Amino acid sequence: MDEKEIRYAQDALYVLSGKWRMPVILALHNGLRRYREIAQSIPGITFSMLSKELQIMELNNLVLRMEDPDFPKHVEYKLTEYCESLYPIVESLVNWGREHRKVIST
Amino acid sequence: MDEKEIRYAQDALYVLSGKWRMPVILALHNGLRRYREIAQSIPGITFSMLSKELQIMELNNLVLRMEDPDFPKHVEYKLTEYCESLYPIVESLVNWGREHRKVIST
DNA sequence: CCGGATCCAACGAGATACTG
DNA sequence: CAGTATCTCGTTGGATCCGG
Repeated sequence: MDEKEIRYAQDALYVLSGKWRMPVILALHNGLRRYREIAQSIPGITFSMLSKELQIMELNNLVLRMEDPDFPKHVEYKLTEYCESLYPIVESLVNWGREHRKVIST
Repeated sequence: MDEKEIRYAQDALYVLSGKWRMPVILALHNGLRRYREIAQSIPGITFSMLSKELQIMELNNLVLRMEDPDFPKHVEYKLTEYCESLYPIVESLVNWGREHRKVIST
């Protein structure tokens, strides 16, 4: 491991970090597509926060935004396949975090 | 994946995030043990920052601090085996981050 | 030599009000 | 319905000074 690889790791961490990143990914992963639906499924999030999250995620190719040209206010979001390439990492984070709770609580 | 698992993942992210966490882990991984050595191997870090990092990491059982009772100011640090359980995650972060650079730069 | 304490700056998060 | 703009605030990161 060298300094360049550290920067790669930090880039990846940046993509996953932040208070709402994981909850938004979960909501989309669970099949929610509409803005309002997504917001309501995440306790505590505001429209403002969700708006910012989706913009950043779109820039990072994690999310696809699709607006129906015939019904201009009908918008749907979905995770990209690229975002799904994160799942193995997320899973290993979950497993490590579960064990970590036990270690810290002792 | 549910909300509880998201919290586990966020706990794990918390352990790995922050500007200096990964560089410090790397320095220790590379065999550096003395406070001054570690600080000098990480460009840009201050003693103050390193001090805080090591304290937090010790609390999370990532680092072991050993003070020689005969030479009170001779202190050595090393990663715990527990910290090494993070390596698979770090490696997958590095690999994903490397690919991500290519995706974003296009 | 190995830090702790204190104070300041930068950034991310949130509340609120407003728009097409 | 689906957002955006702005402002405030708390947290994290950093500089500097001080002490065992």
